[in-house]
Amino acid sequence: MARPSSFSPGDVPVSSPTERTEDSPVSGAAGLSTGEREIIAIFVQMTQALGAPRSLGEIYGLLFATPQPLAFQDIVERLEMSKGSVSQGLRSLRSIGAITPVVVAGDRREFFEPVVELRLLVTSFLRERINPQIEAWGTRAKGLKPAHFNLETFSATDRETLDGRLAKLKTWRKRAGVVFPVISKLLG
Amino acid sequence: MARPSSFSPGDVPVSSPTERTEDSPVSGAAGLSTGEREIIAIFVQMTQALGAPRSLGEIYGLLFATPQPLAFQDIVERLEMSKGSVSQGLRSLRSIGAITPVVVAGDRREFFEPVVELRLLVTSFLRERINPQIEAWGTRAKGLKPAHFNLETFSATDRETLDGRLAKLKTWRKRAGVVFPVISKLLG
DNA sequence: GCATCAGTTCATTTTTTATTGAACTTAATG
DNA sequence: CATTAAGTTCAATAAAAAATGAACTGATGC
Repeated sequence: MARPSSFSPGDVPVSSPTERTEDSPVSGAAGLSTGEREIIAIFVQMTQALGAPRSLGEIYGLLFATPQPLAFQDIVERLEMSKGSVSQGLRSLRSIGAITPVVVAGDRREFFEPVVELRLLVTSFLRERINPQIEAWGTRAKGLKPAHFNLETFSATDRETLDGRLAKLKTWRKRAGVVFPVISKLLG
Repeated sequence: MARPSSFSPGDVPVSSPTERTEDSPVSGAAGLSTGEREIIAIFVQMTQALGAPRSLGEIYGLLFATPQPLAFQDIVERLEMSKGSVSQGLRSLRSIGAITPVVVAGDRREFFEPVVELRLLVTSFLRERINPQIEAWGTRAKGLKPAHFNLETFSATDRETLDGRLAKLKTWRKRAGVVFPVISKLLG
């Protein structure tokens, strides 16, 4: 019943946190406390809002709600999620800098801790996810020439409007470069 | 062949911008110029990155690429998109403040123009889409109590870690309130 | 008051995206 | 070196989202 595999790294004993029930309904998933479930729900809501798969929110939420670092297998069991999803979820979270691997001496497995500093989270998210988009976008915008439009159908005013818009499109990228560092600083 | 319905409001004549081909391959969609297609592609890429449906990007892109305001039916025809999608797309774009309706005297239809000021775009996006999320999130976080966790399984250190994290979760919302106005200001 | 135009709604279908699970590394262990 | 444990990969499936289109609403004009 109690998971035999470790839940916390090293030598921490702990009576399996899986077997309490009185303060939590424990409906769908595994034996999560109400607190754990609520934290997970918060992060699921966030990832959904960001257009990311809910599994990311669940994994990050569980890590956030758990003071001890967790190993791959712990996550699979507590969230009752497939190994495949957990594997991919952990990779994504790592790639956006939302979690950090923790090495535990004498344990083969890899453990994970959430990054809980808002500044770090946001900064690496901007760098890893948003910036590449903006770069790609800037490149495309740079290639735009009025000649690519059917200018013969344009009035003089139309032409001015178009020029103005193309110019705007090209400056947007620079602005991002100004704003991002400030955001990071403000969250520090 | 040439769409009979108006393309631009009022009295603007213009030889139908639908019938040129020499400078654009014109593959899948309607008779869009390369410039139009490229601008649309840029905005589609952006909306996808934001997790929004591509139809939003297409509609906004077309409006952005067109100096004259466009009416519902114009959009349906030029993008070869269903009325349903255009209707819902326009509603979403309006709700996030990305387009503005333009009234044309003597024309029953509603015309639309893109909002091209980055500051306005971002500000209303933050206000309409992000802020509500953050509010909801703050409310949930406020309800979290250590009592909702299985404290009996926690060491003293675990307990401190948890307290710290819950505290952090609760402050995140306030930080957003600080950062958002600054972003707006910086983009002005 | 009947027909048409302008647009919305929403059930259905299509498309996309996420999740699963079984087969497969790779590394440690006896 | 065979065995097991830890984790990854990826084709197949399930689930979610978006697009379609037909039926509808509500003006306008005739």
